[in-house]
Amino acid sequence: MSLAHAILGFLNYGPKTGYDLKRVFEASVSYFWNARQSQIYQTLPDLEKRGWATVELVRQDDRPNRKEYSLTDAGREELRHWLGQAQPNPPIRSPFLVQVFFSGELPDDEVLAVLEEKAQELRDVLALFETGPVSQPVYAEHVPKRDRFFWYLTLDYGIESARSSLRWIESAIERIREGAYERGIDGAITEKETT
Amino acid sequence: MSLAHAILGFLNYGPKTGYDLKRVFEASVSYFWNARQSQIYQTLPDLEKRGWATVELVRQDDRPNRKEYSLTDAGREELRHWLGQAQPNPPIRSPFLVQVFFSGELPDDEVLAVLEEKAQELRDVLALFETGPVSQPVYAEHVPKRDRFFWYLTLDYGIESARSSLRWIESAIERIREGAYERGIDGAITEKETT
DNA sequence: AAATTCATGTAATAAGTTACATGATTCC
DNA sequence: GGAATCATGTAACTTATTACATGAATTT
Repeated sequence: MSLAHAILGFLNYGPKTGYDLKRVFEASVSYFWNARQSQIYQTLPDLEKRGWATVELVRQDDRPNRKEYSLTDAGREELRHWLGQAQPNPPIRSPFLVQVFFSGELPDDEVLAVLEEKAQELRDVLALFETGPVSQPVYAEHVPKRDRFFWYLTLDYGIESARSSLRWIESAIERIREGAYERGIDGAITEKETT
Repeated sequence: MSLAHAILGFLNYGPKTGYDLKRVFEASVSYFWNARQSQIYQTLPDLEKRGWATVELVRQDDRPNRKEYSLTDAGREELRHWLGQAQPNPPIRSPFLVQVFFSGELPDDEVLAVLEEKAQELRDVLALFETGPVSQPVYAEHVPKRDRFFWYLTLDYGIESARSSLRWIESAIERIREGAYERGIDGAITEKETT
């Protein structure tokens, strides 16, 4: 259950409500971890039960009351422990790759349409990464330089992996247009690095 | 529910039992889609209910009886329809990137240990891709060249994305060793392509 | 007047994991 | 003798999604 740990990570920057957390997820880690509002609200009482956070009701007159969750020492310890252990990779599930895998069943034009659509998606994602809110994170102030460094590392990962996927799709499209599959598997395999 | 569609894709190469399917998943698409035995057995009756497959009991004396599922015309049609539509991206959930994101909380040596472990994992995956069973798929014979082309395309994707991730991790390790985070965010960002 | 923001939650369902259960044959 | 292969399934649980429900204040 790493959603709980992601929440601990954010609470470490200061007390937050379920509502705050939802916004903060969206503004920062949403491209590699996002959570539904309902899931966040379901997880918060659990953090309290485990002793990782405490709740405080903050009364407001003009707006709905807030329930602020704060990280406890036990919570911070749990976070550090979790961060220090390489997390196992969850099984990847890519419907898109399943689709490509079985695309022998489709005529060229239909496969190409799907690939073009995916390529465009990736270009849009890249444009967002380079200009959008993710590249100018303002969702927390007075954050140490070192913390920001790691934030940007993940952004960098997102950019690099999107670029890599796009290169792959574009080359796949080209190979299909050339009719590479008629020449056997060689047409599908990228040359190995000649080192 | 794309597990159902992945199964349809395999049934399209001939009738299979739950047991066959489990092996075939492992030997081919496991690095981008894998399913537990229990999940496959839970899904199969559903395919039948939807009219996408039929079952036939094959009695065996020396071994347990087999329940062979065959694709129906409706099933093939469903498969083609699914293949022709670009599938929406499921939300990515990467505990590893969450971990990196919050790694400001950890001292250098602990972060580096986690990154090194992940780098080694990627090197192992790459070695497997290049020599292992995935690169010599024998799990189906008499498969058209064009089908194999798409199989190899997905393998190629796996190799390229593993290489891309490894490059990223190695450069991250280097930047941390150099103390790049002291110089602000510039140390974390890959130079933009100078075009 | 309508939409958005702020703020909380619950219920039903779907998808996936873990663990259990059985039993013959064949390979080491 | 023990492990692996062949072959089926079910039950309990966890995780995540979809959809519903409420309501004041502010912005368009």
